[in-house]
Amino acid sequence: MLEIKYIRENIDTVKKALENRGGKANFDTFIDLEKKRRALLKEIEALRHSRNTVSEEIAATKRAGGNAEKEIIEMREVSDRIKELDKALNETEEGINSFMISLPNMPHSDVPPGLTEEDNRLEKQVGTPRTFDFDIKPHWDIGENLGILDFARAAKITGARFPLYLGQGARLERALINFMLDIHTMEHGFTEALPPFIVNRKSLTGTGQLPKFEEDLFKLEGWDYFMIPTSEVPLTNIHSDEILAEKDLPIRFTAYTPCFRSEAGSHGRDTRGLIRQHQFNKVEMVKYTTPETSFDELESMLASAETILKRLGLPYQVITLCAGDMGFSATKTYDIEVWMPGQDKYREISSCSNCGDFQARRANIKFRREGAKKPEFAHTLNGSGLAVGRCFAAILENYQQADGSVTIPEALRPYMGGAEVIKK
RNA sequence: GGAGAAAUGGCCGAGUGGCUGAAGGCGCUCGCCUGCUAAGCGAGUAUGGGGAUAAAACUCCAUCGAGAGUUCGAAUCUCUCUUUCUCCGCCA
Repeated sequence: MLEIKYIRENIDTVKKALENRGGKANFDTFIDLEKKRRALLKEIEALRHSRNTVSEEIAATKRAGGNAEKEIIEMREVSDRIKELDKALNETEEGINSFMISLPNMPHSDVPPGLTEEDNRLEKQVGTPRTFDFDIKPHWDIGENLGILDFARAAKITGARFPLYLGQGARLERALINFMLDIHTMEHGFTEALPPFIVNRKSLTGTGQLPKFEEDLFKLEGWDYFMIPTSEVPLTNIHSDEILAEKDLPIRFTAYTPCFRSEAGSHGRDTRGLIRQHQFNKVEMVKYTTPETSFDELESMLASAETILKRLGLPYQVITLCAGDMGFSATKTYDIEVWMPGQDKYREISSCSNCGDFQARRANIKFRREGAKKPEFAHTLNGSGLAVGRCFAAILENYQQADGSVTIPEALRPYMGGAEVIKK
């Protein structure tokens, strides 16, 4: 959410920023509502003031044993009038709020303009894709041949786009989770969390998934609860409605959770394999920072995610998303794309975003500077560290052997009971 | 699931219709005092919004879990919801 005063005073900047990311909104209605709100507020406050003062007089009169009938009748009318105006004010504020809450964040000045992924900016490529002297396979074939992935049975249990890992496959997924969590907690200063996998509407509104993207979520029948699409939601809401101390910042959380997405509108895309599932595992990083450190923290979050890929020996590239390709809440986003030889391209495996104070305003996350009276909005960041299923897929494809086996990256072997290879 | 109790400021806790944005205590901040990691004394210490201002000072409105109601007036009375606690039942 943007600041109401800021929108009012910088309407053209806001409009332009919105257009840059391909959105539009009716600002004229908003301006009218805003004017109306302040007019109503002024009138209501004046009436309340007179009610407060006269009520005190009535109390004094009564205490002295006098008669205040005239004032009481007068105030009865005032109260009725306040009630009417209050109703109008509530409606106005609802209009303003639903407008404000539907506006995406403004892109940072460093973000390249553009509406499609064509306009994303390549920052760097790390590692050299391996050359194969045999016919390489996509990860779903490798996994199914090894008996460690079984999409057919998963479809039987639930339906399409659900994974079933078996044997060394299940173990590899678990190993990756532990490997990532260990690095982030022991080397990068993150506190591990294990949050709820189901969250309420307020939390999803705080991080920006709601109200606009409800169709992307799995909702629980009979409850106003949703399966989390990412642990960004519970982690960023840990400190919602709180005022943090400056000395406690930055606060860094990491968590493993499964994530659940309806993938509405992506029919026919990535229909095979682990790339696009309704349920997938992810290790997430979330930070709460001061405004002046958030972009540095974004760099270090990116580095934290890169560490995982480097240790696993997976080639990748980093891109800065253009304005139109960023998520709703982000002001700047880096995507990390891992090399997938089976598909002969780089695929997203992590997305690290600085949300500035956008989520903090929605979720009411503040901090107080040492000695300062007024609290300020904190900045929040989130990033994958990494998407576990996609990492699993990348390992299968990058470490496949001619005989159909998969070499386990060295860094992962302690987490695999010392195993060096997955074979039939 | 059944029965009961509760929700007040950073924390503890008083307050059952007006003089209570809220006693008292603790904590914290600043100052004073004190020859010693203490005690004492004084002052300050919620959040949001409107107005005012160069910015402040200042001023007004709202907030005692949330929402609705009664009343001239609600922390206090009524209703609904949420959460917590106790007992019973069930359960990984």
